[in-house]
Amino acid sequence: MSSDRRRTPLARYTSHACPRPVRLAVLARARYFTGLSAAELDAVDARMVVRAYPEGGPIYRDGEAAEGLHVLATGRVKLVRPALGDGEVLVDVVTPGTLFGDVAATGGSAYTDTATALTESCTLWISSADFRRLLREHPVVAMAVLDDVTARLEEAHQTVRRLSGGTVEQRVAATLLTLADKVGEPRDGAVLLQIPLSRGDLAAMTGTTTESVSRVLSRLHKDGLVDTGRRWTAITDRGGLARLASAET
Amino acid sequence: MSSDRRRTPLARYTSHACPRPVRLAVLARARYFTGLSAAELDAVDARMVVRAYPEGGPIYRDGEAAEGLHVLATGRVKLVRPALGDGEVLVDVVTPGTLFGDVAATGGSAYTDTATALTESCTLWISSADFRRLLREHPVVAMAVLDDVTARLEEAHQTVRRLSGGTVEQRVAATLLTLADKVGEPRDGAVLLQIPLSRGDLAAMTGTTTESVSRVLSRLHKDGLVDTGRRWTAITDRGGLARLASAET
DNA sequence: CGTTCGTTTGACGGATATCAATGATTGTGG
DNA sequence: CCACAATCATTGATATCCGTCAAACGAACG
Repeated sequence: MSSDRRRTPLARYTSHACPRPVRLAVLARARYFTGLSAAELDAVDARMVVRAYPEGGPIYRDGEAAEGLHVLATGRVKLVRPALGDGEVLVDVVTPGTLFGDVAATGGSAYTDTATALTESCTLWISSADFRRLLREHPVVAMAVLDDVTARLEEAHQTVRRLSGGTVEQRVAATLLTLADKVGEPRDGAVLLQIPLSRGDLAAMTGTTTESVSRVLSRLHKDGLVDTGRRWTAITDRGGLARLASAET
Repeated sequence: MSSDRRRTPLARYTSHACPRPVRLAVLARARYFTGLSAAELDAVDARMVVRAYPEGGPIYRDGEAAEGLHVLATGRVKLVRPALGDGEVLVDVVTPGTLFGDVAATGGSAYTDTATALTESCTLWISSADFRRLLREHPVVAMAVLDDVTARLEEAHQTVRRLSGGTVEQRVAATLLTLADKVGEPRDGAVLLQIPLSRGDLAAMTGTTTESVSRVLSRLHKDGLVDTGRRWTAITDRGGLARLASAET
C-alpha cells in the first residue's frame, strides 16, 4: 500500500523508557485509579515498578512463583495456557490499562498461565502485598478493580460460549468480531486489528489448527469479508462476518 | 443399591422454607461475610430477600433486566448461554455460598446468561444498589468478593482451556474431574457427583452432543473408570481419568 | 401398568485434523 | 543494496473423528 518495502499495515512500536509522565498518565487513565488525587496517584506510582519487554518477550511463565501483578501501560500482551492434547490455548489478549497476572492478588502462589508480549510492551508491576494494601486503603480503587474483574469474567464466559459448538468458520468469525471491538482501528473503510496475530494464534483462540484458520481466512478473503497478510488481519465487512458467526447450524 | 425402588444414588433434596437461622448460617459461612459481627450480619440479612426455586425452575433468563444478584444458599444452579450454532453452553455450576448473576453488580442492565435450578434451591437476593452500598460500607466484604470473582475468573479460564483442542473423550474426562473437585462426594470407593447432570448437560459443558457423551461414557464404564445412570455419574478410577485427560494427542 | 423422558446404539456423511510440500514475506548478513 | 535464511502462510490429499438422523430401549413417575 505504501511505498515502503514493509507491507505490514500495523503500526510499528518504537522503543521507549516508559518515563514517569507516561506512567502517571497510564495510572490516571486506568479505570482503577480514577477518583484519586494527584498526590495519591503519586503515592501509588511510588509503589510500582516499571518493566519493559521486547516483542515476543516472556513476562511470566505458567508455574512460576507469583509475587505480584501487572498493569499493562503500553503494548499488547497475550495470555496462554497449555491445551488438553498438545498445543496451546490463547485465553486472552490484554490491552493497556488492564490488570493481568492477578492470581497473585488472591494469594495464589504460582501463575496459572503464561504471559508474552505481543508487541513491545511496558508494564507497571506491584507486589501482591502492596496491591492488597492499596485496595484496603482506597475502597474506591477496590470497587473499580472489582468491576474490572467482573467484566473480564463476563468476557471469559463469552469466550467459553464462542469455543463451544459451531463450525470453525463461525468460531473464527466470532473471534475476529470480538477482537475488532477490543483492538480494532478504522483503516480506510476497514477495521484493522492492531496486533500481530499469526494464524497459529488465531487457531489457539478458536480451538483449531493453523491450517484450518488459513483455509477459512482464504475463503473469507475471497468473499470480501476480510483482508489479511502475514501476522495481520483487517475486517472489511463486519455485517457479513456477524451474519456468518450467528448463522444457524 | 438400596432396597428402595429408586435407583438414583443422588440425595433427594427435601422442601424447606429457608428459615432465618439457615439464612444467617449461610451468610456466616459464605466467605464474603466472614469478619462481620453478628449485628452486622443481621443488618446484611435484612437487606436480602429469600427466594426458593423448584428443580428445573428458572431463576433468571438471558436478556432480562438485571436489578440484583443472588447468593446461593442451598441447592445447585447451572448457568447457561446460547451456543454459536444452535444448542446451549453450560458455562458454570454454582454451589452454595457463591454469588451469581453479578453482571448486575457492575451496572450491567441485562443478564447475559440464563440461571436454572439444577436441584431444589434457595437463594438470597439483594438489589444492585444495596449490594454496592454493602461493599462500600464494608471493605472487608469487598475484598472477599474480589477474591471470589478472581477465583471464578481463573476457573473460567480453565474452562476455556478444557474446551479448546483435545478429543471429546479428553474433554469429558477433564470435565468430570473438575466436577469431582466441585461437587464430588465419596461413595463406597467412588466419587459421586452430587448433581443431576444429564448427558445433554455434559455435552453442553464439553462442546459436543448428547450422543457423543453417551458413547464416551459407555466406553469409560466398560473400562471401569466411571459408573453412570440416568442423570448421575460417579468416578471410580480418578487416576485413570486424569491419565486420559492429559494424554498427548 | 403405561406413558414419558433420558439414554443407548447403529449407520452414514461431512467437516476438519493430519501429513507433506510449496510459496510468500520479513529481516539479516554479506 | 541484494541475496539468503528463517519464519509464517498456503494448498492439496487423505484419514478419521464426530455430528446428524433414526430407532429402540430402560428407568422413573403417576
